[in-house]
Amino acid sequence: MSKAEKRKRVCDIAAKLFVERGFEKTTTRDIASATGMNTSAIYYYFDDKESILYEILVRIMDKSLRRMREIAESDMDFKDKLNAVIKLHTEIYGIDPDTMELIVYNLKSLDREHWKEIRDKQREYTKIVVNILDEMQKRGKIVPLNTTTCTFALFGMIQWAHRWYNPKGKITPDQLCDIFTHIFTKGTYLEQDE
Amino acid sequence: MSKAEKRKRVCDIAAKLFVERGFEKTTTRDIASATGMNTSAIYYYFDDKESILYEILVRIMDKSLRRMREIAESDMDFKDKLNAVIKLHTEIYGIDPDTMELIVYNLKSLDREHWKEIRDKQREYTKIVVNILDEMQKRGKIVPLNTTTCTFALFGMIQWAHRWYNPKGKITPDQLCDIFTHIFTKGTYLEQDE
Amino acid sequence: MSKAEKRKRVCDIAAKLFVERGFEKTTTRDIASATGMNTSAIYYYFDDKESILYEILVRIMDKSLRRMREIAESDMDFKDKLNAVIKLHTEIYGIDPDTMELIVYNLKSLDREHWKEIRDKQREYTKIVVNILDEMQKRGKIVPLNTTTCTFALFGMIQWAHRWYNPKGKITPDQLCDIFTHIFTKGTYLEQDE
Amino acid sequence: MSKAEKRKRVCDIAAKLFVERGFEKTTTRDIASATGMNTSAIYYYFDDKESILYEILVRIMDKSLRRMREIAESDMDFKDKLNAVIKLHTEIYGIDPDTMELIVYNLKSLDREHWKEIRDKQREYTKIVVNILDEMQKRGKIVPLNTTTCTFALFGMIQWAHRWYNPKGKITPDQLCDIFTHIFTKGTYLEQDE
DNA sequence: TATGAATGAGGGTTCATTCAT
DNA sequence: TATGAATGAACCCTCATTCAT
Repeated sequence: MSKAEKRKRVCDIAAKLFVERGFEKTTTRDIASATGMNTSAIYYYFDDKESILYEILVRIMDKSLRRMREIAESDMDFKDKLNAVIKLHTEIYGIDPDTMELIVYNLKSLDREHWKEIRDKQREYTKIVVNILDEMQKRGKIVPLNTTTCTFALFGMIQWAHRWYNPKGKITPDQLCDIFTHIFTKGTYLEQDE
Repeated sequence: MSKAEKRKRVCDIAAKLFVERGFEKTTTRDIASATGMNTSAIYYYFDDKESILYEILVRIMDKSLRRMREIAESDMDFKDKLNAVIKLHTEIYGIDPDTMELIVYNLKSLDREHWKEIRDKQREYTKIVVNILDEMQKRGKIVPLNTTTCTFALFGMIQWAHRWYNPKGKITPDQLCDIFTHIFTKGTYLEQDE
Repeated sequence: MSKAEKRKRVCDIAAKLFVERGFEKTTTRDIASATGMNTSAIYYYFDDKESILYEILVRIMDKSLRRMREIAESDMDFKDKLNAVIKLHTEIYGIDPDTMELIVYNLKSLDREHWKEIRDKQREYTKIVVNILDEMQKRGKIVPLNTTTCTFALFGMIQWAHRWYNPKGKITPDQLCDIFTHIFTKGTYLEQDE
Repeated sequence: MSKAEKRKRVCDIAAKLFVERGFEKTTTRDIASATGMNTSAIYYYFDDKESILYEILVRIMDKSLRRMREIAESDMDFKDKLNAVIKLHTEIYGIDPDTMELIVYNLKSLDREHWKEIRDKQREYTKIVVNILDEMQKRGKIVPLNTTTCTFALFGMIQWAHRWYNPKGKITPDQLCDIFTHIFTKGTYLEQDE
């Protein structure tokens, strides 16, 4: 197994532990024993415990960003782009509880520099969505509300699912996505005339 | 200062620290020195560090529940109740970052029993909103989407603000509340006819 | 309740706790709460925790000594005195496990000075028995073995009962005493002729 | 030095401290500094402080049991076996004060499970002697007293020596053993005819 | 006579990390 | 590339004791 593969493996296993217990309560021994490695071996692959978390978060953000950029750069029309954005965010941050746990609850355990890097990636991720809403607003497709606020409202609505949504329950992931789309685009009121 | 007042004071100061660093990274010495007490004096007022967190969370949930119950039991019509719910949740969990940090990020640091107690209060809080939406649905006021999902969507949308919203920025708390209300009730799309 | 009575009461209750958990593991709070007193109130009656133990041990030794002196000063013949000694030691140190626990297992928790006082009382207690054996030896009643050794052998034999003897078992206290007497005086062998 | 040897060394040094001050008053820092180790290094070799005590007591009991079994399984006649028992117990528990201190005064500091294990070994040790006395009794060699009581009487008589006997005094270990043997088998009285 | 409040010293233990091999 | 051994700093918590009232 190459060094890169081994790092990946450690990250995957550590991620599980961080989700279960949180970064602070997960010890390097925990990680080592879960990977079957010697505790010191961890330090051959990583500088320290924090850098494992950092690598996990970089992977998450890089993947999120890549897929978000794909949407932005596609030739879909804006409505489809927005639908795709909702679908993507639901898939990555709403349905999979681990990803959200990792990126949200452990962020403050990062070193200053690492924290900034991740934050910048998150900002870029957000900006792409804001831009889409801006374009739609310019075209008169959506209400003239502050688009950054709308974007965060959308993200919040979706990603909170990681705490309550059960993929094996009566609402399928697709239905969940539809509900979010409905609420965000059309709201819940029936009588719009009032 | 009475014993109860002293406990309250310790809770307030500890809460600030828990928000800044998280429960796990806050030491009893931190709390003691921030309150100007001797470390062991903390143990005169509390059983252990966890019970400080517990008391903080109980206060938060009791206050949230009390205010939510007031709304439910008021003689407002349902639309006003929903507006009041959004206003309340925005005020407690959206605008004040500390409250949300405390209740969401530190929950798993509670003892099993304490955790259950807090979770039950959260469930009751949620149920009140679900009930309001159920009534509205029964009266044909809102779309026939799963009301529990709608409630969590609403909560998520609002409370995520604790991570991005700056009360001193260009959007006032009232405007923020209005935006959430608009999105949740009417959505962001302009052309509903399409 | 007079101060002396209160002290006595604290001693009695503390003694129970010292037996159960040992002096070191018994806290002043334990003692206070078992007596229904405030922890600081203990310090009105005693200088410190150690002085409670000291008072308990003084009471034990004074009672032991008084009764041992009564035997020595009585007008019984020596065989009867020896029998009385065995009976007394069995009663105080063999059958009642608490007394032995207190005096043997906690002795090293005493302050230097207190320890010496108690040790001196124990020496006097022992000396009385050695004297009786010396007299018997002089009169040709017992074998010419070192009488101090015999005394300690007797004490050890008897007092070890505190760890294994159950007064509610099939051997009555009187029978226990008889067995000790038999072994110490006549031994266990049947064929003395060999 | 191997890990096993290091453990042994820590046990030996800790044993001395436990004898001097008792288990409760001996700190892990005491043990560390007496061994020249860092306090946390102790925890590389042992789970906790209690497990050091446990290992010490296991060593004592295993050695005692092994030697006692050798006697039981030898082809000596019963009188010689009894003599050997007295000699063994005197050597291990009478003359060496440390062994007795450790096994008797610190037993209640063990965890429940560990305590049971040690107690079981002690019971087996005792049972071997009881069996020997039973056999002798069956053969009409000793008086028809309860053999368990006789065994404990013998043990108590011998092991109490750890508190008063000085091997450098005027009574040699061999003489001590002879006195115990004499008392236990023939008693101290000269006129058996009375 | 009694207590509520507080404290200082220390206790067992943990843990990220290092380093010689 | 990997590990056994070790460490230093800290952590949570306890406890005998004090003291103003």
